[in-house]
This record gives sequence, C-alpha cells and structure tokens, in this order.
Amino acid sequence: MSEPGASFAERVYAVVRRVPYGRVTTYGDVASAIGTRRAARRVGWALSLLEGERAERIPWHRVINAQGMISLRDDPVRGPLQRHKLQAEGVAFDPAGRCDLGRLRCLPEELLDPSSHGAEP
DNA sequence: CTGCTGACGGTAT
DNA sequence: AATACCGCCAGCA
Repeated sequence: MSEPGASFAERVYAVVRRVPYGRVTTYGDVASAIGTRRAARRVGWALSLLEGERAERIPWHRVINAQGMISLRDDPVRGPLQRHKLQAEGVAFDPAGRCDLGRLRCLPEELLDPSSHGAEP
C-alpha cells in the first residue's frame, strides 16, 4: 500500500481509509503521512476527484483543515454533507464551526502503514 | 507557451 | 486578527 509507484491520489486514499470512525485528520497530516509534507493542497485535489461509489467507500469527510474547520464552506452540497457525516459520528462543532482537533486529530504517525514504519527516503 | 486557480499550511509582516 | 507570500502541482483558459 502507498507504494511510490501508486498515483498520488491513490496514496491519499490509502491513508484516508485509515482514519478511524469518529476521528478526523488534516490535509497536511495526510500529506505528511505519504511523505510529501507540503502537498496539503494536492491532497485536497485528490479528494475532489472522489465521486459516487468511491466516495462512499472512503471517509473523505474525516479530512478537515488545520484549523479544525471544514474547507467546503462555500460548497452548498458537500460542505453541509461533510459536517452532517461528522456529527453523525459524534464529532462536535463549536459556534465558530470548529471541532476539537486536540482531542480528535489523527496524526500522521497513526496514519502510517505499519509496513512503512521508519524509512522515509 | 504563460498564468491563475485550488477540499491547504506555515511563516512573515 | 488579517493579509501576503511561498511551496506543491494537476487542470484549464
């Protein structure tokens, strides 16, 4: 999994699938987990490709920005959907629209594949 | 070909 | 707190 040969998007999906129910992670953390720390933006790009059945299989809604907020605020469909999905998992949002990252954040270390433990070329 | 944008993030001003 | 830049790179006009 998450092999160098796999496309960037595939590596993103492999990592996002590891985010536990009721927890969240950030675009940057996902980027770090696949070895490209500063590619947070591309992580968002990869997730934007998800649709249909693929989108239902991958917990894309557990990926939020580093401020603990949903980055789809301007999306009239996916924004509210992401929030709804998270709330359904017990994730709470404060009046400002932020959730408790300190408590729910899934760090890169937890997202790393056991097989890729350590080595990072 | 160039330039801008974007489900981001960190640093600087 | 609010901007402004920079890094990263696939699309697209």
